[in-house]
Amino acid sequence: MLSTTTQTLLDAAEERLRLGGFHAVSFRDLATDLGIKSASVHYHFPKKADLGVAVVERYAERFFDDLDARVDAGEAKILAFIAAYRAALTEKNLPCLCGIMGSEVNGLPEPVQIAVTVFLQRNVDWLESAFSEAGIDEPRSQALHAAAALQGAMLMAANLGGARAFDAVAAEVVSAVRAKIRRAN
Amino acid sequence: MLSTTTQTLLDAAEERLRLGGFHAVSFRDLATDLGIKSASVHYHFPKKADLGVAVVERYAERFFDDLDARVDAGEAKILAFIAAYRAALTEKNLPCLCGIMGSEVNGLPEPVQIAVTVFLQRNVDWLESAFSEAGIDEPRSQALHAAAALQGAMLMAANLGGARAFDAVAAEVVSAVRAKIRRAN
DNA sequence: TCAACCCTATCTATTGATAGGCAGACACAG
DNA sequence: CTGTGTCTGCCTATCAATAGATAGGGTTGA
Repeated sequence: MLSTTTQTLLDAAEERLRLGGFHAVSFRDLATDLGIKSASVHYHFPKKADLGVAVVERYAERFFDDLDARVDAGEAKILAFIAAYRAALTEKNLPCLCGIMGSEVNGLPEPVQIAVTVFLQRNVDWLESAFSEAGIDEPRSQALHAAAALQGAMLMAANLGGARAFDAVAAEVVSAVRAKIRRAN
Repeated sequence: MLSTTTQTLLDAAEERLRLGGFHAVSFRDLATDLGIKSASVHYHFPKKADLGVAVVERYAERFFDDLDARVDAGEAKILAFIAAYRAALTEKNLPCLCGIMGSEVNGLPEPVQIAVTVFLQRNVDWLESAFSEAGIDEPRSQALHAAAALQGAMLMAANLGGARAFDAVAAEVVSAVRAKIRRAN
């Protein structure tokens, strides 16, 4: 079980990460956020890479838990996936953690890099399996497309029109999937 | 006219930027790349923000010049756009500068932030106008979708399957556009 | 002469990281 | 109940490395 401080630390780190990326997060800023000293942050996360990995893994877990819950609740898988992404964006009005970190992947400590790649890969795999179940042809391409479009949608949301931009893209993704389904029948 | 050193500096800065983002670029690294001292880099770009803006603006100019050339050569606009993105990616096997910087936009100096937003906005506008000319309905949404998908494709290319991943996404974008065209007729 | 270009030297801020200490909570032996 | 040891969580103090930035001086070529 994670201590309260550890969790609060992860919260603060995630927010700063999603705002400015990995290099924009400093132990001192986090310490200030919590009203403690930077040395105390090192107590919870010895190296910055440890912190990075922990944030990514918690984010991934939360995302897929939310996704599963939506599917269990009966949503169509692709719609559930889109909704989960939108929720991640809207929750704190911040872009996807792994979209951010995926962009700077070449500048990350290796363990963090791996955690990010794993998350993105898992997204694509999940979608591929969903499309495969739905009988759509070339599920891999379609999965890459959907994941890419939604990540890009977050980029657009952060830089241009906000959540509205995300929704416009999401609508097109749904439309593309429907077209694929029609063609498959 | 830009001096040789200035241009080489922009080259080095662009490469480092596209690898690790704005914060991963330092005056000292750039100086080392060119075999000069960091103080000399400040001679060409007094502040780091100046450098950032210059890199983005040169990148934008190059991109749209390339795009225009492709259109003049008779390529269909949407295909030309995709090809231009792919060329940007393949050229040095590096993701789009503005995809990277768009991700960390909240951590950038304001002038750089603006330059990035302008580039992304210009992309969407260009696509919207292209789709509009083609008689596609909801050209704005479609433009956002295409831009988002291609930016996302670069993210996937950088983190997962390389250029192949980009191509898979690009193919789906084309397919989505064709579906829209069919529906419009 | 003077402007372009690069240099040395230096400043201040910030960063990740470490060593070592201190207070409270808690368990356990006497 | 009491003393003892231990663990947790935070602290102070301090490094070395790296950052962006500036002042001022040398050199070269038009």
